[in-house]
Order: sequence, then C-alpha cells, then structure tokens
Amino acid sequence: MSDRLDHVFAALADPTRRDLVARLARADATVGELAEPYDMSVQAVSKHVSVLERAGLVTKSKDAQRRTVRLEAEVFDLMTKWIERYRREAEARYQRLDAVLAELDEDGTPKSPTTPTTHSSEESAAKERAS
Amino acid sequence: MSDRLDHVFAALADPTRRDLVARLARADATVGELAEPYDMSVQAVSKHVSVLERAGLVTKSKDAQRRTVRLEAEVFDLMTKWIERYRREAEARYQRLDAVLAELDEDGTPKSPTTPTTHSSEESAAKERAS
DNA sequence: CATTTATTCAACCAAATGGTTGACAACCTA
DNA sequence: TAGGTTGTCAACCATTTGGTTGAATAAATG
Repeated sequence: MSDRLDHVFAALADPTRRDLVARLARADATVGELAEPYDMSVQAVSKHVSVLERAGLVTKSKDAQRRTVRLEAEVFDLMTKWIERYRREAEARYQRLDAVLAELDEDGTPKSPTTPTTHSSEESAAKERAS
Repeated sequence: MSDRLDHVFAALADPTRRDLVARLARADATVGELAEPYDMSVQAVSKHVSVLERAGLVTKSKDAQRRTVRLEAEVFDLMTKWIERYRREAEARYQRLDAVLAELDEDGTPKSPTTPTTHSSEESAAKERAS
C-alpha cells in the first residue's frame, strides 16, 4: 500500500536532504547551486537529489546541461494525512479513556460503554495512565 | 537543531514500524502482543520498538515482566510543523509566480514586484512552469 | 574542432540497518 | 526452590546508505 511512504520518510530522515527541501521551498535551483553550501562533493548532492526524486518530493527539468530541481508539494499531503490520522486516533482514545476514568472517579461503576474496548491490554493501559 | 527529526523520520520509514504505530494508535500493547502478527522474531520487534522509543514516538512502562508500549502523540506535532511550514512556503511561492505570469500575460510589464526574487534561477523556473 | 561547464555513472569503502540465533535476567507461579 | 513467561543483550550476517574518487556524457563557447 504505502511503498511510497517508505521512500518519503526515508528521504526526509537525512538532515542534508531536509535542508535541500527547505531551500527548494523558497526557490527552484540547479544541482550545482544546491551543492555549493555543503562541505561535500557535487556527486553526493546529486545522489541526495535523486533520493528526493525517487520519493516524489522533487522533479528535475533539463535546461541545457543544467537540471533545475523543483519541489513537489503534493507528496507532503500524503505524509500529513498519515500522521494526522493516527495522531487523531490516539488523541481520541485518550479522551475516551479520560472520560471513563472520570466516571470511575465518581461512583465506581462504568455506565454507557463508549466504544467497546478491542484490545486485551486496554485495562492495564487505563491503570497505567491513571498514575 | 533537528536531531530529533532525524530519528522520527527514520523510524517511520520502515513499514513494520509504521504498522506498530498504527496499531498503538488504537490501543496500548505489550511487546509480545505487538510481535504476534509478524513473521519475525520477538527480538526483532523489540528492536523496532526501541527505535520508536529512541525517536520519542513511544514509551515503555514496566508491568511485571511485561513492557506496555504507549504511543506518544506530541512528537507528531513536530513533524506536522516541519512539513506544513515548507509546504506552505512552496505553495505561497507558486501563487506569487502564477500572479507574475498572469501580469506578464496582460501587458508584458511586471508592475508591483510582489516579493523580491531571492534566488538566481527564479526566472528559468518561471519559464519552466509556464510550459 | 577543442575546451569548459554541469551532471551523472561506476566502483569502492565504512558505517548503519534489519534481521537471525543463543544466552541471560527478571518476574510470576506451582 | 524449580520452572515457565516476557523481554533484552550480544554476536553475527547480508544489505543499504552516505560518502569518496575517477571517468563518461552532453551541451554551450572559444
């Protein structure tokens, strides 16, 4: 399903590549221009750009000998969606748990079972979270 | 600055670890429980959990021999902020460029210079984008 | 045509990664 | 105390990664 996300996250795990993305967000640039600031060979930067390209974060367009690199913003949505989905799920679960704990605090009897607990270790989770 | 992001992105680059996060978003679980579905040793999963822990995505709490693993949602904000920042920058730049192109389309003379073009390859970028 | 410029390809290397198996530690339970 | 669970540590292995240098390609320019 998400072979794409493998490459995207892996691409952004490297600080040099994140810096490239940061700079490309401001302006397109050629490989040579991108390489200048770093204390490493042009070939190394070319490789980094290729990694970003394979991840779909960037596209290259040829202009004579130069390759102009442009940031592609769409892929960011893929990441954001993945992240936000699970962040929301986790937060929603915490709120459910807090609600349950609040009820237990009142009279000790759980009333309306909000969403049925699917996982076996949920109770111990609640116990942990109460501390 | 962002040594943390290195670990977070690297952690999520692995499909098994993303699946762990997905499952932990629904419910806390012990290492053993987490290991069950996969065709790999418990030790391997333990390592994966350690990677998630080092990235700050997850915390372990000891409960007898068991380690209950919980997802920590705060780190997600760090990622979202980073991503959204550059996505917005890129999109804003595209809109500026589209505006400039629209003006050029009318009379061929750029009027109010929106934001000054900082990078040398901006014009060629505009040319490329026009095609 | 010869040269310079911009980039990539190829081979190589050290270090990190993702997995394995075996031993060990810690804890419950009979 | 002995034995079963649960998880980690250690050593090992194959592959990937991030860098290097040297050569090759492609296009502008003298």
